[in-house]
Amino acid sequence: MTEEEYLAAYDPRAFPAVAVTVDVVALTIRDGALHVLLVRRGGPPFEGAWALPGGFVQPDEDLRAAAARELLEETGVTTLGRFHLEQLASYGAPDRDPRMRVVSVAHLAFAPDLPDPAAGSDAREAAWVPVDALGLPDAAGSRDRPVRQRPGTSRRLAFDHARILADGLERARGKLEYTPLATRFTGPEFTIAELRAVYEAVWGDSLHAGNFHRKVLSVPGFVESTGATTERGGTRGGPRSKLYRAGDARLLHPALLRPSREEAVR
Amino acid sequence: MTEEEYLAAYDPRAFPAVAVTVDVVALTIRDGALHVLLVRRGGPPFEGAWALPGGFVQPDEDLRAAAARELLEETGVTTLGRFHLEQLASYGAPDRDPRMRVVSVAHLAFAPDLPDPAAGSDAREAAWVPVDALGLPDAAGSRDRPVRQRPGTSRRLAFDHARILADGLERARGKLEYTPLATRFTGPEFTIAELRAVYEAVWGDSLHAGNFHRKVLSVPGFVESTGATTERGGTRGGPRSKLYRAGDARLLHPALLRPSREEAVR
DNA sequence: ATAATAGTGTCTTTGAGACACTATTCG
DNA sequence: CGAATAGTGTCTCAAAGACACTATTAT
Repeated sequence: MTEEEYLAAYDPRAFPAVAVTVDVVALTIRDGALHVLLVRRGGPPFEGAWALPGGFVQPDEDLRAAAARELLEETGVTTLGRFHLEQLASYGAPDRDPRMRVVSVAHLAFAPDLPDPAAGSDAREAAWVPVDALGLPDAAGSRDRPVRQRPGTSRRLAFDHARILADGLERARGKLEYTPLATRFTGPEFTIAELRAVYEAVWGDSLHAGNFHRKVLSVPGFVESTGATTERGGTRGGPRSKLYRAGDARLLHPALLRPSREEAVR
Repeated sequence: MTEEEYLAAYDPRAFPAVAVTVDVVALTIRDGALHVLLVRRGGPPFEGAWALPGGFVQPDEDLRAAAARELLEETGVTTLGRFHLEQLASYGAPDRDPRMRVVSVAHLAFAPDLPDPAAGSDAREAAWVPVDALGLPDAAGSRDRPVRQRPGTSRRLAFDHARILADGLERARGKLEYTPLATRFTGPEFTIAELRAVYEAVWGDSLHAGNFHRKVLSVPGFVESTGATTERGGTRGGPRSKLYRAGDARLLHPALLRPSREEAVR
């Protein structure tokens, strides 16, 4: 690339047509299982397949704003509220979209448990789908639970969205280790057991309740007590739990490390 | 309409004109100090300012391939060899380039100590510049050392490259904690002291030589002995060091954590 | 000789995890 | 009552870091 070519940039049409989109890996926890927000494709390519919500970045629209717009549109929520939204990575293999060159800037979102998205005006069907039902390669969470496929659900995600989802899951697992973002999956007040359920759903591993409890309370700024307790004990018995809200820590120190990842080291 | 008909009828120009570029934060260690590869801009905007090497993604070119091409062009090296190259993040603020909408997919590279880049055929001046000389906000490495500004060097990087560089530095600091990538800054064989110098340059902190030594050898797969030793001791005395090469670990377990980041937690 | 460095030994403190145990609440 | 759960106590082991020390080499 010579300087002259670079200066020719004044003419936007001098460059190969590239479309820039955002895609969102939005995760939530339902009934103790990790779910991802998907939309059913209404036209080719990959007609009828599930895909991550996403779309073109509009002129004068920031990448994050575009991702937030897509996320809110498909969830039917009006503001980001307690959502967590961060950039994940960009995907630009030349053949990833058969129509044209598309570079997608993927984002990762954590959402509290939400009602099912209403079928929007854009006629796109959106749904929270259990991650385990998608049969991802290397999905750590799919070891224990049996994979239940929803009727009419093709397991193959459109485009390279299976890879994007896998990358998002891995990022999410890591983020829970050293940030307090697990609290973004819960309501504003939560019990330690609810927080533990978040970790177990995302990591796909069961954790020792007692040690987890002590560990969470020992990390400065992770959670702070509200002073209140739940109205009732658990559905199968047990004392009422104390309630907590997110503290002011942005990083967990020391971190909550996932159980033995020895096998992932080499 | 069949899939083929649909694709044939598809008009790529229906989308807003966006240019996609790659920029590279290439880091190396020279004389114990962290350096970044920069190019001097030869025309407006930001004429005469330093910028990260980068350029447009070519048709049918993968994002990583584009970043590798830019990296090799400006370093004057022919193959990636022992370079480390990973995607960093994408930057797409609507006004980040005054000419048009540009989304840049930034990459992060670690390089061993290389000769100065020859002024290439493209007449762009490229140089390894000490990171401390750039006066970045929140540059952890700039606390101890005095900032020496090179003659004729504007400290302000072009576009949003200061932010990209800052993000790259933070990523690099974190990567050294839990991956063996520090070895990518050295030659194929290195001493523990050389490895420690890498950590000290990137983290901008001095480490305890004895504890570092024991820690590195205790992490499985981080380094493996070559059996050889250096020909001479250090320039100011001391015994000869044993030589090591990179081991087969992809993650360090347990990790080498940076000294007390308590202040960064809230 | 002096100073600097490579590498090792040892002690203290922190934290992770296993296990046990009590108190509370639901069915 | 019996089972499940919240929360705490305690013990063991791994690891981080401070400090000390020896051996080796350059000047």
